[in-house]
Amino acid sequence: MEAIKQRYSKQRETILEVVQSTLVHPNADWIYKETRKRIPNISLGTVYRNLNQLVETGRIIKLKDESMVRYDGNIGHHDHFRCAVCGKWYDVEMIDQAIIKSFAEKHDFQVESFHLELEGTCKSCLNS
Amino acid sequence: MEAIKQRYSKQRETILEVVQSTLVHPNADWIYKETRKRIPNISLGTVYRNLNQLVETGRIIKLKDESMVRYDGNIGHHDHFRCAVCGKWYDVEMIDQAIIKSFAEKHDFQVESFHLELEGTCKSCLNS
DNA sequence: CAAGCTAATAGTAATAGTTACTATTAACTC
DNA sequence: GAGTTAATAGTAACTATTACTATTAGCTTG
Repeated sequence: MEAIKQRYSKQRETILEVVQSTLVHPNADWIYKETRKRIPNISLGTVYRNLNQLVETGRIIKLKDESMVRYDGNIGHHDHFRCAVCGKWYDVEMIDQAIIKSFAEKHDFQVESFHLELEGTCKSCLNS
Repeated sequence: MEAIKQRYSKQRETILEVVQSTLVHPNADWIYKETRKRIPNISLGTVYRNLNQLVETGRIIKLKDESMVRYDGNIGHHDHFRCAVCGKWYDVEMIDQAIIKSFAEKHDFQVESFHLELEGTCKSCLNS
């Protein structure tokens, strides 16, 4: 069980920058298209491979959308709200560690991570 | 915007019974195999179509696992704990309506549903 | 700082879960 | 019972993701 050697790669750093530069919670294809603006011949496989690595090393977060995976460059803890009308994902704050702690004590489960997802209608869709 | 006419079908009722009869939070393939024990020539497409309809009419719940969709026949509100070791999903109780209400008031979002997913190690995997 | 090792890449093929299509069957209406 | 059309079985197609392979390029070490 030794640490995986990880070399620097322009592709990986660019992908990370792309994910960190947006609030849209993009999927792999969006990230691919965006990264291609900077590295025109980057391969889609490279994008997927690096996104997985970035998740494994904790530099980005993985979200499950309807039929695909989305990514979030905001790795501080937060929850998500998905607007069912416009499909946008919002970062929100809601659950704190205290709630989780009391849960872990009640059950005999060891909680490593948790994710709250809310769905409904966002402010701007309510006003239109 | 009129209600969709929905005819009775043995296939759909059997699929519903299968989902309601288990706690394993099965995916489409499991449900297909299980339903085939009762209707040997049922088609996989029929299973998918009916699962989607059952979700739309609120008779079952849809969960997003790593790479596929899982279903839950328990439609009362509850949260989910996924064991990262054995992959099992557990129904748990944690969030109540009060937490959500205070959230909806803080932001100007209208919350229609929410889902808390915890991940970690379950009791039986901790003891082995 | 050049040689060697191998992680990472581009490009492509393959896979898995799911949806779409089509001719046929079977619930419901009158 | 005849007509209408939702639902079906079987199959093809689609989409997101992963696997494969020859080549490229970081990093290490002498």
